Amino acid sequence: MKKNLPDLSRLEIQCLRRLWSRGEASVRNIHDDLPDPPTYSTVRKIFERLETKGAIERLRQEDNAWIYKSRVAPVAMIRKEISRLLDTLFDGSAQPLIGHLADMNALSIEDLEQLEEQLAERDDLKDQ
Amino acid sequence: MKKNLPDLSRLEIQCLRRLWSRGEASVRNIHDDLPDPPTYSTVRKIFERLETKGAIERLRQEDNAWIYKSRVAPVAMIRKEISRLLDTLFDGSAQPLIGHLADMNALSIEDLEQLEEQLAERDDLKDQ
DNA sequence: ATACCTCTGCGACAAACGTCGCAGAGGTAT
DNA sequence: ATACCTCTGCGACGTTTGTCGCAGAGGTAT
Repeated sequence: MKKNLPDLSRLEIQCLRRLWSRGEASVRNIHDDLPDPPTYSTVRKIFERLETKGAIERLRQEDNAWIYKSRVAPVAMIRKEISRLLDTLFDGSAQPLIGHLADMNALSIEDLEQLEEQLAERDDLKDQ
Repeated sequence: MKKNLPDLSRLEIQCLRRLWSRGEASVRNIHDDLPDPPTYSTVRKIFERLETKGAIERLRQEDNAWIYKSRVAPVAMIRKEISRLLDTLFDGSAQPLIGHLADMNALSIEDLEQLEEQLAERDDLKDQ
C-alpha cells in the first residue's frame, strides 16, 4: 500500500532534507541551513509548494512563524529518486550504476565490505 | 579539460540514449525505439532542443530525413547525472546510495562480486 | 497532373521551476 | 505613538519541459 509520493524538484528536495534533519522547523531555520541560499522569499515559496504537494504540513505557530514537519518518509522519497535515475539512465537496472560509481572512484573497498555484510545478512534471512 | 555538458531533461536523455545505441539515427528511428512514445512531433522537438544544446549534430540527409549523431560521451553524461543525484540526495557521498540500493534489493551477490573485482583491479593499478 | 506520404521548420501552450517583490499583520523597542 | 523588524500571503515573471498542430517541401505512385 504505497502512498503516492509527490514529484519534487531539486530545490524542494534540498529543503525537505533539511526539514528531515531538524524534525520540525520554520522557513527561517531551513533558509539558514541551506548552503547556497536564494532569497528568503524564494524559500518561502518552496514551502508553499511543498505544502500544496502534500509533502509537508504546518504544526503550530511560534513567534508569528509557522513550524512545519515532513509528511513523507525520507527512505521512500530517496528510493523514489534513485528509481527515477535508474529508469532514466539504465532502464531500471542497478548494476550499471555501481559500475559507474566504481569508475568514478566514488566507492572504497571499505564501502564494499560493509555492503557485502549487509547483503549477506539479507540473504541469510531470506533463506529461512 | 572537461567539456561543459549541457543540462538535459529526462526525455532528452531517453532520446539521446537510443542515439547512443544506434550510433547514427533519424528522428523516426528514435521514435520507433522509444518504449512509450509521444507524438512524432514531440520527438522532433526534442531533437531540435538537443541540437540547440549542442548534444547532437546533423550528419547528412537520407530520404529527405536528417541523420543525427551524439556529440557527448555517454560515460560523461551518465556520470554527470549520477553526480547530480548524489549531490541532491546525499551531499555528494556515494556510500548512502549503495546502502539504499542494497535495501531496495536492487543488488545481488553476483553484482557485488563483479564490483569487487573491478575495485581490486583499480587499486592494484594505483599501487604501482 | 494528381493524390499521397513523410519530413522539416515553426509556432503555440500549459505546467513546473527558480526567482523575487510587496503589502499588510503582528509583535518589540524607544 | 512611532519606528522597526520579521513573517505571511500573494502576485509576478522568465525559462524549461512535455506536448502537439500545421504549412510547406520533396519525393512516389497512379
